[in-house]
Amino acid sequence: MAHAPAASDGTAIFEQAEHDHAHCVDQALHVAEAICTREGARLTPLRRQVLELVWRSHEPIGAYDVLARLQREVQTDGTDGRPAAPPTVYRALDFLLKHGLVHRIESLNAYVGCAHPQQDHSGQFLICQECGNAAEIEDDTISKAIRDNARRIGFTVDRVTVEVSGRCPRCTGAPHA
Amino acid sequence: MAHAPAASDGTAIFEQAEHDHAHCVDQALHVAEAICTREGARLTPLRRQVLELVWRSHEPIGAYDVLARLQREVQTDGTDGRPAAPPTVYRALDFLLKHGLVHRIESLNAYVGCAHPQQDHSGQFLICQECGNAAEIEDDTISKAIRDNARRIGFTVDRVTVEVSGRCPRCTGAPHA
DNA sequence: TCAGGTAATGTTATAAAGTAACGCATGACT
DNA sequence: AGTCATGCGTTACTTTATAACATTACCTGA
Repeated sequence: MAHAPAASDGTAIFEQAEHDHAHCVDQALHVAEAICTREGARLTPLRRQVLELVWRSHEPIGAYDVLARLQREVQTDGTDGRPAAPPTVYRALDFLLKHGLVHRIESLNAYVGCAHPQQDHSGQFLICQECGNAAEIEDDTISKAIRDNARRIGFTVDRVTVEVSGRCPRCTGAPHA
Repeated sequence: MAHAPAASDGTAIFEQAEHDHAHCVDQALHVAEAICTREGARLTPLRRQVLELVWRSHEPIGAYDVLARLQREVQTDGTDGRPAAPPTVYRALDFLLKHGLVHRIESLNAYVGCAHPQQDHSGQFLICQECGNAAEIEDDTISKAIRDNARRIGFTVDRVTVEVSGRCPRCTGAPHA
């Protein structure tokens, strides 16, 4: 599923509904730290917390949902609940987007943790309409086909959005090759 | 460009900035009539007018812009200016979307007339960040790559969104092969 | 031709998503 | 210590979209 350990061949992407997600989150946070350090960017407590909230969600999460959870974070951990307002969240998300730590799903107005933050890429997503999960794939054939087409026309590519809605194998019950 | 006569090889898509767009619009409306008749759908005056407004715009147009123009349509033609409210426009757009007469560009929250309403397809778009034009392409290699990937994972595809932002050849000044 | 249903549109109100603008705080560098 | 940039708080607002209900238009069979 969305945040299963990266499997770039796509095979097991929608498989483990019940994996240890906390572990994924931790790992993602560590990688994020590393990336920010490398890039001289500041992963502040707030940004870190937003990233964590995005990752914790099993499905793409909207900015206002992040906001709501951010405000509730008092009880849970030590972080005192923030008196956050929308700009707070949007700024954090913008930061995370800029550094490739999250992706935005345009067709859902929602955000997901990036599964391969190491590489520079625009995400490609398979989004299940039933369970809501979004699997990030990275298919070179798709990317290449798009780049080729653009080049033929003389179009300079900046950002590529590929979002496929449908049913994941778990939800169709269909076996997959 | 966006509404140039369909060129599915993509070649001349961004070429004619100053073509006779009125002609495109007319043609699109005729085709739309035909399609609706064939499908037993009612292309009411309102829907027709919304479709026309979308087509008249050289760039993807937002629902609220359509609304504004709809309200101004008094002076222009005989159609008395409608006291339209948002739902009016959104309903018309939904109808047009359902029948494949327009596409929605998710990354812009905007709509464009469909260049090949005959065929069933989700659109693929090259969107110029400078001039705002959106060229609809239909590249089988891209579609196929996406379908193949989905099939491999066992994912049932419903709708595919491909949106490429960048610079069109006119705006880069770059020649194209 | 008119009763009754269905589809389309009008109308009001509100929800959801996103941003502008300004000011304070923090901490990084001189 | 001073100052400068960055991050965040806060207020207010814009833009985009929809829910819910009223009304009208249109079609169909008695």
